[in-house]
Amino acid sequence: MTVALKKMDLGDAACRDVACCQCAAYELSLCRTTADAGLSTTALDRVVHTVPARRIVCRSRDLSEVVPIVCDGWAASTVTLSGGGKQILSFILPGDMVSTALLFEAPSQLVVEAITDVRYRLFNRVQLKAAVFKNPSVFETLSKAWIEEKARSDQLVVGLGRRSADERIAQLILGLKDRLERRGMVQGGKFDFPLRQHHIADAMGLTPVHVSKVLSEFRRSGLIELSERSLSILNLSRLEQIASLR
Amino acid sequence: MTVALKKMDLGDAACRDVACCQCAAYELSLCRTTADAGLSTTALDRVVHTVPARRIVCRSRDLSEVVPIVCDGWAASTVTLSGGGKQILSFILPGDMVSTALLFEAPSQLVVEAITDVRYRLFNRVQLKAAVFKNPSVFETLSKAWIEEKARSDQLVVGLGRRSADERIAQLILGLKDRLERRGMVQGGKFDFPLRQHHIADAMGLTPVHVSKVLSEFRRSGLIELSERSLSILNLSRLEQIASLR
DNA sequence: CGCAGTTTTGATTTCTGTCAACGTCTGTGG
DNA sequence: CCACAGACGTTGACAGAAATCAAAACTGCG
Repeated sequence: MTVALKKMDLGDAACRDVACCQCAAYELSLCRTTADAGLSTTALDRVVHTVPARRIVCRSRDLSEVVPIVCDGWAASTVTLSGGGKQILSFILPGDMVSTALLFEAPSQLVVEAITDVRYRLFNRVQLKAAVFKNPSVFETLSKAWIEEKARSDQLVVGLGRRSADERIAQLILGLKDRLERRGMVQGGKFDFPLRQHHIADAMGLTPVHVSKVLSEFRRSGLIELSERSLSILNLSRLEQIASLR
Repeated sequence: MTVALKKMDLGDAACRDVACCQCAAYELSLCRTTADAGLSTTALDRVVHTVPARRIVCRSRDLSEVVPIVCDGWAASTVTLSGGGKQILSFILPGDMVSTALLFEAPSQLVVEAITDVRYRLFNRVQLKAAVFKNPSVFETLSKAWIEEKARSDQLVVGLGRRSADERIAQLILGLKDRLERRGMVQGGKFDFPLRQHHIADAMGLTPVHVSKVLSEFRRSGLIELSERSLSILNLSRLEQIASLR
């Protein structure tokens, strides 16, 4: 159970609003800003949906009229190849929209999978889009999210194209730490880390077997401690060195 | 010299306008739409800049106030690693903006390199942004470009993460053919192909040596013909099969 | 011509994938 | 409470794809 959730143990209705606004505030602020724009009175976005870990949150075809934003939990947007291979395009943390591009068009081949139990809200796309176009602050917020999404995606490309397994995994860990830090979900280099090794593998273009070997090596050399779905960075500078070395 | 250029052998001023509007029309239409929005009277965007092949078009720090759009020629947006490695994030074809995200913020580490001689225009970012926000049709145009950019980027991630060298290269060829086709720059499966093997390598996360081997294999099996910077697809269905197989 | 940037080719190495076995943990149901 | 199944993680032997190293031929161009 994440830090964000603990803060939100209030009444039910309040909880939902706080959940939404608080998470969103970390990165996107879309809920709050849409609320300002008078949109949060719709039936759609008042409902918090839940999906248990390892199940599918939504597929591209569900996204023709609706945009999901995760309130709590981790998810991954994935593409599955005909041959059984899978690639994770991005991890979705609390407050994240699956992809800013969703505002305009449902992507062709995309499945969002829950990593932990996930709570999310659905927003009406047409309304959200209208709000973006009408309200400069929403527009600004959205474009920020877009830029960050783009930057992460570019970094992933560089990682997959030009970096070794060690470097990729070190970068992934540091990248997630960064994003969680901005949400206040890291304390003293330690944070919830619900990813299975196959998630890491699917995100970094590796096999679970090899991920296991790299993580073991990281542990053996005292870089990280990872157990019970919780990760501590023991030697930050060394890890950063590995992540960007070369 | 590209097909698009041939169409444009008119007077100088006319040429520039046609160049801009025509190229942009293929994918972005930004020139035309900004013209509609009364923006093309600025000093900035009347000038067509040129850069010879293999030289740098611009770096991220040049992009704080200005957004380049390529009128003619091929370029690549690249990231260079500390260790000398290089990754091409995308190829920029005539009519393309370097990246739609440029409208909002200059990326941190980015260099745009000319592959062929390149002609481009600079647009004032603030004005362009204002136009986007004010004019629904510009907005629509931009979001289309953004979605396509995102889709290509996602596909690249999948390719780098989960596909073999053959598959990647086949996909690259087909993807470029697609984009050129929409610009009317393909005739009977044949088109200008100014990429050096090291460009392919840097885009697909491979070494030039290995690219050479794969291309040789493609030629040997009668899939493509590639010489004098011109590529013919001889066996389209087979190539498509390789590109998406697995 | 000569030179710098390409492309090709072959030998060898390195990284990562594949296969397989085994151990752990968790939850489920008898 | 125990047996069991399924997901997950670890480890080792081996294979294969692509990188690296090196040398040589080709290309275009000043």
